[in-house]
Amino acid sequence: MKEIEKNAEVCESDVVHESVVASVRAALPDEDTLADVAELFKVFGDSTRTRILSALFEAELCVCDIASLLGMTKSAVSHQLRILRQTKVVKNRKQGKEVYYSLDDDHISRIYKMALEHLAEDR
Amino acid sequence: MKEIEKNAEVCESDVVHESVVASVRAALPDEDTLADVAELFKVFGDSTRTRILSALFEAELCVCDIASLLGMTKSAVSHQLRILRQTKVVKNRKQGKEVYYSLDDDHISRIYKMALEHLAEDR
DNA sequence: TGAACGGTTGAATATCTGTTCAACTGTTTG
DNA sequence: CAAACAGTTGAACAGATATTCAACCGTTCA
Repeated sequence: MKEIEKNAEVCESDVVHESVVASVRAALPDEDTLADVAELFKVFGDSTRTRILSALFEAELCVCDIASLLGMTKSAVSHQLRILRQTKVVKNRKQGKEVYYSLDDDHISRIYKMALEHLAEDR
Repeated sequence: MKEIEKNAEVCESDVVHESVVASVRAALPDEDTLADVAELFKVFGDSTRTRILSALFEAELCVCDIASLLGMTKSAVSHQLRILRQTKVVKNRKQGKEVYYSLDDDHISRIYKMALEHLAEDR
């Protein structure tokens, strides 16, 4: 181990299974789509946001309701709601001083519920 | 604004919609389940991992193949594969010097594909 | 008009997370 | 056996991210 071991960035491609890799590469969705998938899942990948979402499955709620429900500050909740708003997962409606939030997208709800069912089966 | 504004941790609960909040609270899945949902989605919430997964949709691959496919070091790929292994998303099989990875769970595959379709519709 | 309240926002902080680097294990093969 | 290679691992580093804090905006209502 006296020599500096230079970890080549890519595998020296003699050994790789060329033909398989080539066909897989052709079948891969484009980078943008995959980045979007990751982006979408990242939104669900935080327990504060999953808690907010499962609350909104039940009813339309104002920020104060959610904060009280989760035992968090309105500020923290508002920050997370902004993320959910930007990714079009929730929508809001202003009435007087209060802002009411609800789920925006049925698709996303279905994906989310599917995961819940998946985990329920494992128990 | 001379007084120190103390942002109460929880909303002063006179204003909250008591009955709605109560019924929502009763309907919420327990904390552990929600944490697991977040955990599951977090795994998909990284584009390196989504790229690995969509590759494994097509074929069983060794680490070197994947590294070459993604243009990344074997080390980086291996670290991500460890996460996917620990969460039971992929399984591996050792043959000689090589370690072959494939998808472990059909459920998870379905959730993932659903998201891909969801995004495809938006385009 | 101004106090009170619901909600938002930006900056600061602490924590988490992905990649790199270097070293190491285990298997094959000359 | 020793070199070569596939793959793993832990520490270190850099970038991302969630929460807090303090200030602010807009609406209501006394």
